[in-house]
Amino acid sequence: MSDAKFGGMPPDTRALYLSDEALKQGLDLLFVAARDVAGKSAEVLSAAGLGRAHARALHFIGRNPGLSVAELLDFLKITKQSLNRVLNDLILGGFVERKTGTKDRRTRRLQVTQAGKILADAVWNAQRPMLAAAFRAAGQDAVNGYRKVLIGMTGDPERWRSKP
Amino acid sequence: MSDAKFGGMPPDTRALYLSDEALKQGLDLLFVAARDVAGKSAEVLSAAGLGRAHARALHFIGRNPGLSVAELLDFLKITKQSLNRVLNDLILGGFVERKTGTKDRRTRRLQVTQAGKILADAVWNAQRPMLAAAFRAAGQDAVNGYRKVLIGMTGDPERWRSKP
DNA sequence: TATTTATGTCAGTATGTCTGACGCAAAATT
DNA sequence: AATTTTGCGTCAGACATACTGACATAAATA
Repeated sequence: MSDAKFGGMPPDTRALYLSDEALKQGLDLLFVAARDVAGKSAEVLSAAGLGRAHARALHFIGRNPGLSVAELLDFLKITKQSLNRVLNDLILGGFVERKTGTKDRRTRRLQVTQAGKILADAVWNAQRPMLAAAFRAAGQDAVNGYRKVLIGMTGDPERWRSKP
Repeated sequence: MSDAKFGGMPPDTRALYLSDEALKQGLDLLFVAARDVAGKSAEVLSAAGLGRAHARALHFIGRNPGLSVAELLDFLKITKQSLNRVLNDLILGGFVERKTGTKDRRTRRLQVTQAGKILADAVWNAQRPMLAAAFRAAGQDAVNGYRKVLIGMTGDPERWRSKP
């Protein structure tokens, strides 16, 4: 009865790569990688008097110029009150611009300024080596697998991109 | 000169899967997956009056029965003061036990209690489907790639396990 | 014996997040 | 045209998580 513990599970759950241990290790890896890559950004931003929350917002605004506040909120999954404190810091610091939308004038379109781009690039330069080295060492096929698994967890990344 | 922007980079950086865009998308995926999987744990634990910090500690103690405080600190990468608040909450709640080590009586060996195991299992049951579905849908090869990439970012996961 | 190590604690602070309530302008609906 | 809804900003207060710095204790180690 070596497979008793798989009784209530879908048939191929007994595959080793779907065992609880394998899944939990996959979670550990995810946690540690996210922790470490966020840590890299903190090092750079603390010099500018900003924190990780600012890093995430700045990064995503940089990646989606002209996105709306609602789109940013949807990506970050925080409340607008939380975001606004972060956003105001970034705007006061001159890193982000908030412009009234043209099509729908209720919306605010966000984009990084020149200074914001420089800061975001500095953050990215601190993070990139970690990603790049891992991607390069693992190779294209492994990276495809990485993407496939994470997309399975999160859904299509295109969903998060701004639709201007 | 279509490859001007690759001038200062290692030779195969021009490979599409090593482009800045690909790396940044890899980062986005990592962030969103970590955010979502942590969110699952929060749903369960808030009912017990605990938060995400407790979830991480409980999870890792459960995975490494008898680990020392130092080992847990090394995994979580927080200060002992931060950890102690969390740990005391878990101990007060009856979810974790802290026992003086036998070999080195300065250390405290941590382990989950029966109630702690039940709680940790409840958290895991909330998180597992996300991981399991993604792993299953992606297939073994993709999961191997996922692991390979993340291990490249973080180092060998065995490093985090307790050594009793 | 003197020192170092592993841990726990007290006090104060910073950061990031939350809920709830309110206001406003623009768009959408009736 | 009047009304409702939407997208956003803000004030106020609160909680969770984490930090620094200082100090205490017991056990191991030199």
